[in-house]
Amino acid sequence: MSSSRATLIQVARRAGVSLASTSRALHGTGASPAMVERVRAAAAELGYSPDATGRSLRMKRTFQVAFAVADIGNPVYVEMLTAIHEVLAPHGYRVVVMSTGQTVASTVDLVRSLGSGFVDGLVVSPLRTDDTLAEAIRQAPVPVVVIGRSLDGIDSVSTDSAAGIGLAVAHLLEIGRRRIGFVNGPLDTTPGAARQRGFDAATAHPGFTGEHAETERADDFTVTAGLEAGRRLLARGDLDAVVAANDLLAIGVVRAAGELGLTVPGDLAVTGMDDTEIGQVFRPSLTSVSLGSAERGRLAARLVLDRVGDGDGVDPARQSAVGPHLVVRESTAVASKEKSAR
Amino acid sequence: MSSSRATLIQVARRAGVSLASTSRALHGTGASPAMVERVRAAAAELGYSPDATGRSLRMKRTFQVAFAVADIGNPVYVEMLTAIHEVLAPHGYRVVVMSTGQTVASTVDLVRSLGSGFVDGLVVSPLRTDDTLAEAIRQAPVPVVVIGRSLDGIDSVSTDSAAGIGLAVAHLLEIGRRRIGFVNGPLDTTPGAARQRGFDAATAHPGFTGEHAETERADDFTVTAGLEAGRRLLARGDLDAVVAANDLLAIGVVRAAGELGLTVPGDLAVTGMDDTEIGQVFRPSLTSVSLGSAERGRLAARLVLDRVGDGDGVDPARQSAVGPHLVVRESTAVASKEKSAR
DNA sequence: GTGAAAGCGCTAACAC
DNA sequence: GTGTTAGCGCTTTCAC
Repeated sequence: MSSSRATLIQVARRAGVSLASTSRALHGTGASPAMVERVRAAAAELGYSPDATGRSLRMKRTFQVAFAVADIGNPVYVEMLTAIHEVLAPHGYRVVVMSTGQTVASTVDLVRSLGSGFVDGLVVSPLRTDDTLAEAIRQAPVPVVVIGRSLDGIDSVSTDSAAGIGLAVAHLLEIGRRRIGFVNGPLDTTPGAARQRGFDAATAHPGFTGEHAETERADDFTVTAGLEAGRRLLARGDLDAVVAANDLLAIGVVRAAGELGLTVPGDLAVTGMDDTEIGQVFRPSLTSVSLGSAERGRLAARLVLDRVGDGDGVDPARQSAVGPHLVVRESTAVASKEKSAR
Repeated sequence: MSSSRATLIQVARRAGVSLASTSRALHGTGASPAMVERVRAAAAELGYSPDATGRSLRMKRTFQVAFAVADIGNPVYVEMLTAIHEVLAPHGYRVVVMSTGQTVASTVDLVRSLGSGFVDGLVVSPLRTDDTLAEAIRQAPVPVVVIGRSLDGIDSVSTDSAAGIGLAVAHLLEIGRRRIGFVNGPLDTTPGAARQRGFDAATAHPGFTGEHAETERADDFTVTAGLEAGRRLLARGDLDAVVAANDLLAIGVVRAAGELGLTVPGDLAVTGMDDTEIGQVFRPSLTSVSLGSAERGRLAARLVLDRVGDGDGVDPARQSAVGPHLVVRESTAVASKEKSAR
């Protein structure tokens, strides 16, 4: 650390011109070349760099955007954060990481805290949503973009994870599996509810050529919870495939299968969701439904960027969506039970 | 979004008291109970929330701390970020995520940009360091804590990854391995250089009971680079163990071994470093040297918190350290070549 | 094209 | 204990 920094007024004095001219010269707005030259020199000599706080107070813009999720350690959210940062940084925006907490109430608090004006906008991906949260977001003093679920009058980036589960079920039927289990996470979360709908729809559909379908619910979207739920599910019935609601649960299911001496994909085919790196690296590598985490992050960042720019409140809410797609890997490979060494 | 927010002056008018009293009442500093009551009511009616920018300008504190790394997607940095956030948030500090870029020059730019005063402090974990960066950090207008390498006159949290590699080598010798390879990342990075030193020291040490030791260098600390380096290393010689400079490289090495029909740990024992979740989930689960990523994040956050609090520049630089420790898992299990199903 | 001056919202002297 | 006032650093009218 060192002595306190130079201010604009000092640069002005040093250059022997007015404060206003100094500001203009530094911004290149309506100043003569001579003036610009003079001010630049003075600024350089003093090692001047503009104060973000003074600027923010005057302009009523912080050049900051918040990204809030329940668990920033989750690979899906990390991908979103990275993508958001990549979009915003080149536009001069900083990214502030915040936590929604686990409950709707804490998420509402987070949204209300935007009233303190420390960011120009928010990208949030709430695990749980209700009317109070939707209303809080509509009343928020800065633009908010929701990743996860489209809500009336709110900018959002959604994906169809129900259809994604449908993709997984269809794939399993296609490779000849008939007795399909589903390991879901908590039903009171947005993704949990959607994925359950997807599984129920896919297996109740007239086109469902399977013989059996049943669900087991894990306490959380983690490997450990998936292992436990997988044990319960596999103990109950004679299945030849399991759809898991995300990659971590899928890994848990593969483990549970291993405990029973079942091979994957030989005895049991397993699919995940989110197409995470951890699923790609896992052996057997996971067939997974990509929900385009990075892409959703990018889109959300662009939406919020449009709003914070200037013309805000004019355009109606925009609902954006990213389609799911299946990535087939070893965990549902149709080949023989003997996995080739590649 | 809605109408613009209430200011302190409006609360003051509403309560029929002065601006100063309003501020004091809201902060609970030297105001009568009656005053507090009155002001609170007025604030509530107006839905007042204090403006962070005005506050920051006046107090010369932003209540923000930056965390900067080259790649926020790296699991190690994610753990640090999570830990830092957990320490700072309860103290009312927000965390701003920034990028150091890949080069020393871009990191220096980042440090210089702190002159804009948008954060009260910085926690940075640079991949590469030199004197210009060290000097820039010493001159920085806000407290900086470095995670990774201790530098003169700079607060830092380091770990001894060289000793960590020593732990891995010792473990391999202990389980009877004698011909040991090392897959390192780029040597011009702080971790790459340290880990090479560690391997060279461990294998040159008089206590080294092995017969052979050789190094192959990967282009990057990733799975793909590890796969390629692993292929080169295994093609060259007859090894019974490989030490990898991090978990991702280790996964690449296990893959390369698989391609050659080598079993892990039967034919080849493999160790990683960083003790990441991905290494724990991988099959075979990775024996890994933990460098306490979360703990380093926590310590760094506490250091920066001490500095931003108040008394700054008084205390000398503090060098803090977290010791490495080995976590043994399947990839070096001594048992038979047949891996038990648990 | 340049300068003078107002004022963003807040806290902290300083008087009373 | 309360009120008055200055001023943090900046951008932007407004006059010239």
